[in-house]
Amino acid sequence: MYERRLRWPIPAYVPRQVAGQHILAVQRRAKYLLVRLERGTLILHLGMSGSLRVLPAATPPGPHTRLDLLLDPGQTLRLDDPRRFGSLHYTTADPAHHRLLRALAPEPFDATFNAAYLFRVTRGRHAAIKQLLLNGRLVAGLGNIYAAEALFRARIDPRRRAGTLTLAECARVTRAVRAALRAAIRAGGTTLRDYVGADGHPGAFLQSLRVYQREGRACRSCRTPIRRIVQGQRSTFFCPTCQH
DNA sequence: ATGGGCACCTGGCTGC
DNA sequence: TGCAGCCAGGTGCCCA
Repeated sequence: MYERRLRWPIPAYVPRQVAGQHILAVQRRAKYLLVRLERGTLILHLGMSGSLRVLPAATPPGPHTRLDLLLDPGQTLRLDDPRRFGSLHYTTADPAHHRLLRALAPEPFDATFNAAYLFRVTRGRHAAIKQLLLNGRLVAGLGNIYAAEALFRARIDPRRRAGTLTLAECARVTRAVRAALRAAIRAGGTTLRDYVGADGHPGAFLQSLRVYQREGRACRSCRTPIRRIVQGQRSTFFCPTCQH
């Protein structure tokens, strides 16, 4: 452990508790990685800038290396996180009951994330649909890039009050969320600056973005300049012609 | 219950 | 070249 001060301090007992345990499986819930061990589970979040790599154990730590988990054959599972927005918890209980996970909504690829669901949970909601797509209690694990990309694919204006969406529009949104995520996953993710996957390679989805970070550039569908606005202190990009 | 805003942190880029 | 200001893949928490 090189630096415990992440979003929450890594508990000092974590290295001791984890030492010697086999990794049984690695799962995901929203943007949390769940590393299942024999007697417990590591709950890891990479924040905005975190990365996890398997490296030779002798690799010297970088300036932002926070933790090395030494693996068996001379390798290390290394957590780097420049901004320290990531987090690491360890629990011996069912991780689904952990305070960070227990209130999370369905996964986008879960069958329960469908038009009827989205319609129901948005009734009476005045917040903009874009902001609700970023709310993990409505949809799990959707981030700023793909919320914008999904709404473009669904042809929905990100400023629309969620409660005004029709059932048909909710169907478009749920399908568009999955389509955007599927396309991005296939491309290995979106590298804006320094993101690299577990293999150390950047993601190729930047080239396929339809609105995100394309302010002023022609809409790929109708050539109208893409607009950038700020919602909840986050950038939103959209086409004012295609999206209503 | 809901929505809005803040906080946490580092680093890269832009423009003066 | 230096420096201020702005921006960034997130999200829990506090307050009205």
